[in-house]
Amino acid sequence: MSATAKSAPIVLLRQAPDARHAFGAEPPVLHGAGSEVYAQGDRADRLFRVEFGAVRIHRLLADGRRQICAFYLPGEVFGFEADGVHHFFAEAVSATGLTALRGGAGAEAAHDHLGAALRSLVRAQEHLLVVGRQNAAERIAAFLLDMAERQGGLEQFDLPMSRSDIGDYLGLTIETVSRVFSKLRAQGIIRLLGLRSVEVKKPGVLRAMCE
Amino acid sequence: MSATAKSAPIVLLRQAPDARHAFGAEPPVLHGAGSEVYAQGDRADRLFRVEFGAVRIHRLLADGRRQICAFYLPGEVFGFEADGVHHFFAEAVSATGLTALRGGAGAEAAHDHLGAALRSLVRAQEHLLVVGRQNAAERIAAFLLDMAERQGGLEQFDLPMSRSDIGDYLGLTIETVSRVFSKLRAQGIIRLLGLRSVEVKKPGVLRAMCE
DNA sequence: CGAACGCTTGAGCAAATTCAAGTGCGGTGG
DNA sequence: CCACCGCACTTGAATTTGCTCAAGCGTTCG
Repeated sequence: MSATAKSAPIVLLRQAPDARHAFGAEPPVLHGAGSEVYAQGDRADRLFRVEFGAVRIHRLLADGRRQICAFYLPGEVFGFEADGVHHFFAEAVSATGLTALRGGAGAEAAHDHLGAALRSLVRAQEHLLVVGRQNAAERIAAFLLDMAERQGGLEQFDLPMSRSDIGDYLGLTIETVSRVFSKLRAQGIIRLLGLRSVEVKKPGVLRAMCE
Repeated sequence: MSATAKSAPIVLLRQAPDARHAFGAEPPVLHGAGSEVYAQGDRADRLFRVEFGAVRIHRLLADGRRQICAFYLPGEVFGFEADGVHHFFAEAVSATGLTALRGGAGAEAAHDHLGAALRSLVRAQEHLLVVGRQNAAERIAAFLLDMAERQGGLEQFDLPMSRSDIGDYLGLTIETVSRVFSKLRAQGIIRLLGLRSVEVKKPGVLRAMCE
């Protein structure tokens, strides 16, 4: 679908900004926009924490249709899979720094692993409700609120991903995404401060849209 | 939406048929069709294994729209949640026997818990692809193949749930579900041996439909 | 300056939903 | 045993929503 430049990851020169996480730290790695973090079928032997940027987890159908199952934003952990093999693709949405966490054998590591996996599971199931049962406007509203909340809850925040990514996340075409954005803007519910930056003027209205 | 008789669970008189699972076994509990296993907001302090019957995990929107996130069939484990609180409802689809597994502190229990959670996560994400990017016929095809595979891979198997449940699982109306079933039957791809029993005559065609 | 890319907007169309009757099966009671 | 009732499912017709196709806009980059 969208052409993605696959560049090799580059080890960042600076060290990890901090070591809040419990298990073994490796140096953060920079992934350019569109570069692949792992592919479906790859061995899954470690987790990643997003330091900056964003990651998309997705899968393709034979004819090119794509579903993005999840976005991971700074501070969030991804990379777990059953069977020790990845069932999805992970790509950097924009220039992204990742810290690899060795999924070691320690009980503490396993506990962190479990917590992160459970959070992802709840998120995936809630997303299923949005995609399965909400209309286009409701999906966009839920998406904007989620993005705002995950970036500190401020009324103004970034959308690191393209309209195409948003569409593939919400099960919509980019035209529909664009039309809903335009309508929300026309109604004064949001303001677009550039293509990748939004200000929510009426969060209450957005919240009401999601029921 | 669908009226569900909420009956209190009844402890089965006979003992668990076996104790294959690693952690503490309690006696199996019978839940009548439609009865609630747990509600959104309940404390999540243990896992359940389905012994017979089936369970649906779902959530409702304010106006009654429902999304079933997952079905659990015999042998499968459910009940994990982040934060120690359930984010969804669990109900018996039909008369169902459940074994409660205490989610103890043991490393072995944690490991089993993690494995079950990861399988559910992969399943939820794959379901997201179906609901987000496939049309009605493709969704039903994927559903039938999944059900067949999880019941031993035979060409003939049961659908423990109603058309309404299937619709709410796949993000379709019951009318659309019914129409697709009729079309598949008319094309000789499946045969309906009663409302809740199916025979797949052309699994290859079904598989091709999912791409 | 021109090309390319991502986004927006419009018009027509197709798929699935909504609304509205039917149909058939299982269970109950006469 | 059979008739009736209720419920889940099926089928049809009209409507709506979002998609497809197509054109235009604005920014960025060579």
